[in-house]
Amino acid sequence: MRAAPTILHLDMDAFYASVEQAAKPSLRGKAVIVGGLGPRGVVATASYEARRFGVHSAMPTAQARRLCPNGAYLIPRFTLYRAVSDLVMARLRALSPLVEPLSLDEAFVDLEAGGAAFDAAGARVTAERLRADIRAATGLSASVGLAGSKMLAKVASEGAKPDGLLLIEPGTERDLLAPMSVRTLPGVGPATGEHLRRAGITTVGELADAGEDELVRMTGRAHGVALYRMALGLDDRPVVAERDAKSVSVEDTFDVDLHDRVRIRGEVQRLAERCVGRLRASGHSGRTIVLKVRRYDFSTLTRSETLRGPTDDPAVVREAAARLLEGIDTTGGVRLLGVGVSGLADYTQEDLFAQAEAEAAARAAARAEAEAAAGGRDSGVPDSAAGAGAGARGEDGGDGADGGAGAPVGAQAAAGAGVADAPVGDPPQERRWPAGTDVRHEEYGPGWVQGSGVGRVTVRFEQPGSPPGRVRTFRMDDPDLEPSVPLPLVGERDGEHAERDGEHAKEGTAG
DNA sequence: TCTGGGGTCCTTAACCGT
DNA sequence: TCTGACGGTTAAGGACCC
Repeated sequence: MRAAPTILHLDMDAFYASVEQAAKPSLRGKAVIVGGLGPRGVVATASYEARRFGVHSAMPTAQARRLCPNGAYLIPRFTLYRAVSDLVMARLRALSPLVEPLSLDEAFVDLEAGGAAFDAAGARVTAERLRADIRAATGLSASVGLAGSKMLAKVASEGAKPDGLLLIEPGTERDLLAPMSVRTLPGVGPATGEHLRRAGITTVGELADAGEDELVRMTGRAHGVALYRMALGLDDRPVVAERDAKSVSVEDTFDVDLHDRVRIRGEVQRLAERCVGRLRASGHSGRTIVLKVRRYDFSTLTRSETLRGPTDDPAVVREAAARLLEGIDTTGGVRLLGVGVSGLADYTQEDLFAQAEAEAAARAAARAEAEAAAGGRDSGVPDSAAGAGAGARGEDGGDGADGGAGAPVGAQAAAGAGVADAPVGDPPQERRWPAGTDVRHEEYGPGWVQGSGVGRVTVRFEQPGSPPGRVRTFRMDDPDLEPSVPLPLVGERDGEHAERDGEHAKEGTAG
């Protein structure tokens, strides 16, 4: 019994970079790199033009700049990507109720469940129409894989890129997979790949020949079984529409390692606040607080603490995070800090009151107990620390705040600011203009920041529907220049029909 | 100028209770 | 009462994904 190829995997091509190219006409056909622009940034997405220089995602931005010095380097604008993603996902949901988003730019769709296709021919027609639809609604190209299972559909869309469609006919999958690298299988990353390679296994065919027992022995129970099944092309995981979040976390990598313990504590408090903000926004509370510390040498520690019940009280999370930090040695410096909450529960108002009370009571009890037991237990607490001469070298400026990814431009500003002991009396605020920021000029209209430095900011005046625009330079404090919100990729005029009803627009522009 | 940020899942070990 | 098997929970770390 073999399944019809009605599982669809959709993958938007070089998504973030393509959105930026659509939004900024002068970048079309050019190398565009979206990612962190700070000294420790990495590439999130590179346009196909940039990939030709060897630039790829997860590569340090500094290295990308060496390979592709003339590329356009932009910070990610998640609000815009999410808006575009919503348009795409809406198209998918019009095909079937069973849509499983994997990220902003990827999703599985069970076409059969939605009655959108029951066989290979139908699936092809539906998929081509979908691609045309997405292009009409967003101006972007998508690649689609069709197969009888999720795993194969994903392999197919990978093979279809860019801007293509690939259907794996039932019955051909084993032969198709056999010569492929083990790394093409989802779940086989650098570590497992290397592990297998040392055992002489580099292709999927060799994986299948190794046998289940051998793979389990090499990679562990769960992984081994899954690997063996995938190697045979077997995968019966269903497409699941809603999956609830299991954890919420925030983390920051600092441009310069943090040494000052006071500063570190302060950052942890900030992160805890941000984390709770997210937690609440998602309508959850959580029971386990996790602190993450990446040290100067990239070694990563996590410490966690499970409360008696779920909370979404910032004070509770802050205190837990602070306690966890006290158990960690940060001498040598810290490059990243993170705070997370897991063990999520649905948020309800009553719970919160009860929870806050219970928590307060528990803390009071714990304190009382500790006091009673005074002197006893742990001698290990290094509350000395002072010896390190923290005061000596005043943590030179440094600051992080590379304009935190999703935040609306400008909202940030205050964040880093600090000379170590800044007594919170804000310094005169300087506007920041990270590359890629949307702006509007009183006289010249909408544009985007191409670059800034030494008191100047360079803006290119163009927008999604326009021809490539002109560049002008202004003083950073030019009052006529202000940050603005992203404009829709497909303008009201030519896009509204595609936006409102799900009707497929005619132009294919099939390339 | 080495190596982001937000997740998921798995493994191992310790510990607790039955 | 001691011992062992076993399951559940917690904690820590790692691999992987986009």
